[in-house]
Amino acid sequence: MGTPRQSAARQAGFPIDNGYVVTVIVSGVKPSHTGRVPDLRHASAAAGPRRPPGRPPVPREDIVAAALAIVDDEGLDALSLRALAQRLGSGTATLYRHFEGRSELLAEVADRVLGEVRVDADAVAEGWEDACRELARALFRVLCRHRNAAPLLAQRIPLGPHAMVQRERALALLLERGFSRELAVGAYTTISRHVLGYAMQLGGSIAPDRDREAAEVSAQIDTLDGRRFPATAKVADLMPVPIEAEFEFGLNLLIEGLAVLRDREQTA
Amino acid sequence: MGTPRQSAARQAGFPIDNGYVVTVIVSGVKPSHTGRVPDLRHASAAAGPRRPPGRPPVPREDIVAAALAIVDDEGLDALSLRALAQRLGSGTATLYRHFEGRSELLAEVADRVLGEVRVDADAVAEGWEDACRELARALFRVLCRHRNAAPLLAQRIPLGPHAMVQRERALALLLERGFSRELAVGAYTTISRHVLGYAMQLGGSIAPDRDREAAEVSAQIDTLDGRRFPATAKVADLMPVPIEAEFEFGLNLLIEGLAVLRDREQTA
DNA sequence: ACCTGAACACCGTTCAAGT
DNA sequence: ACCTGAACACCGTTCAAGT
Repeated sequence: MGTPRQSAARQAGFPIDNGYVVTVIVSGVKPSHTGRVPDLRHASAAAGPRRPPGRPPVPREDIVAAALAIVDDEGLDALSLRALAQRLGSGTATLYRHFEGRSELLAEVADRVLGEVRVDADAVAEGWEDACRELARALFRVLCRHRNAAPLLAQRIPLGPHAMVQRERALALLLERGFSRELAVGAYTTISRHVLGYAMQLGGSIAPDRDREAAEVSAQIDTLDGRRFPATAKVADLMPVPIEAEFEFGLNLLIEGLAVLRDREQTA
Repeated sequence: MGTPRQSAARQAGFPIDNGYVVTVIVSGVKPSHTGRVPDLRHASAAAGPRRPPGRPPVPREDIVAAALAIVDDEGLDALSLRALAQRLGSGTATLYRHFEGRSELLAEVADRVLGEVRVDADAVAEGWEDACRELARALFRVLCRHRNAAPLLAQRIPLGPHAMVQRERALALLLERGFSRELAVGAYTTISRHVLGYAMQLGGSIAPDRDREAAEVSAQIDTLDGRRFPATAKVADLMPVPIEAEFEFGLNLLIEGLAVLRDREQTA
C-alpha cells in the first residue's frame, strides 16, 4: 500500500536551515551530476550486470530536465504530471516510480537550478563586501534565467545536495573573513532572502501574462488621481524602476548595514 | 461571450508600483468597508427601491470574508471555489456573478488583509527610523495573523483600494521627513519587500504540514556530517533562529543602511 | 522489473435552464 | 435579476494488469 519512501536515501544530512541558498561553486562543476548523493534504489541485492526484463527505466535526470524545461517555457502552472509524461513519451504512473509525488519532483527541480550557480572566483577572494555581492548576484543571475522556478526555492527550504554545498561555502566564507557566528548567520540569511524576494518578482508567469499585467499597470498610471495620492503622484515617474537596479540598491543597503554592525562588533 | 469585465470599475487609478504595501492606517478605519470604491454593477438605469425578483444576492463582502476564513483555517490550497460555495451554501456558478474568476477573488482577499493593518500613531510621529520600523512591523503583524495569505500579496502587485491608500501614506511620510524622491522610493520598496519576504516564510501551509516539515528538518540536524559541512556545523546551533528575531535583524540592517545613504545625501 | 491504461476524486469555468 | 445543476476539460494519485 502506498508508494515506498523513496526520498529518504537521497537527502544527505543537514540541520535546520532558516535561511536560503546563497551559493558558491567556484570550480567547474557540471550542472547536476556532481555533488549528488547516488541513487541507490536500483542497486538492491548484489546487482550484477544482468540486464533486467522490461523497458529500460527513464533516467531521473531526464525527468527533472524535462520538468525544468516545461517550467522555463510555459511557467510553473504548466508543469502537470500529464504534460511531463507526454513530453517524456510515457504515462503519468511511470513518474511515480521515480518520485514520491509532485512535490518531490519540484524539490529536485529546485536543486537542479541551484546546481547552475556559478560565481566569479576573483570576486569572492576579495573583501567580504565584494564577496557577498558576488554570491548574491550569482544566484540572482541563475534565477533570472529560470525566473519561473524562483518560487520553488522560496516555498520550501532547499535541502538538496547543491543547496547544502552552497550554504556551507557561503557560511565558511563569512566565518573566514572574521564574522562572528551570530553575524555570519544573520548576514547569510538576510542576503539570501533578499535575492529570492526580488527574483520572485521578476516575472510571476509566462510572457503573455507578463504583458497583460504590464499593460494593466500602465493603464493605472493614466488614471491616477493626483489629489487623492499626492505623494505617490510626486514620485510616480520614478516607480517603474528596472528591477535589476532595485536589486542592487537593496543589496547595497544590506551590506552597508552589515558593515556598521561588524565595525561595532570589532571595536567592542 | 465570456464573463463581462467586472473588475474595471472597482480598481481606482494607480500608476506603476514596483514595491509593496508598507501600510499606514492611523485612524480607526474598519477592516474592509472604508476606502473602497463602490461597486456600481447593480446600480444601472435609475434603480429605485423596487425589490428585484429572485433570491437576494450574496454580498461581496461575505464572499471575501468566507474566502479569507478558509485560507486562514486550511491554507491557500484549500480555497477552491467549490469549498467556498459550500461554505456559503450556494453553487460555484454563483461566485462567477460576483467575480471574474478565482484570481480576482484572491486579489480581493489580499486587499481585505491589507485593510486590517493598524499602526501606532505615536511611533509614526517619531523620527523616520522609528516610523519605518513601525510601518514594517504593522504589516508584519497582520501577515502573522493571516500567514497563509501572505503569498497573495507577493505574487501579484496589490492594486486594491487599501493598498493604494497605504502606499500613499508611506511615501508621504518619507518625503515629509526630508527624503529625496529617489531615496523615498528606494526605502519604501526595499522595506516592503523585506516584510513580505519574511512573512512568506512564516509558515507555508497549514499546521499538520508545518509540523511535518519541522520534524523533517529536525531529523536532518542529527545526520549532519561535520566533516563535509564544517562551517555549517559550527553555526548549526544558531540556525533555527525565531523568525521574529530574524525579521527585526534584517529590518535594522536596512534602516542602518538607509541612514548612511541619507547622511551622504544631506552632506553632499 | 518496469511500464501503463483506466479509474478515482478532485479542480476552474461555462451555460442552458430554473424561479 | 439572480441563482443553479450539470457538463467540459482539466488535475494529482493509485492500482491491477500487461510485457
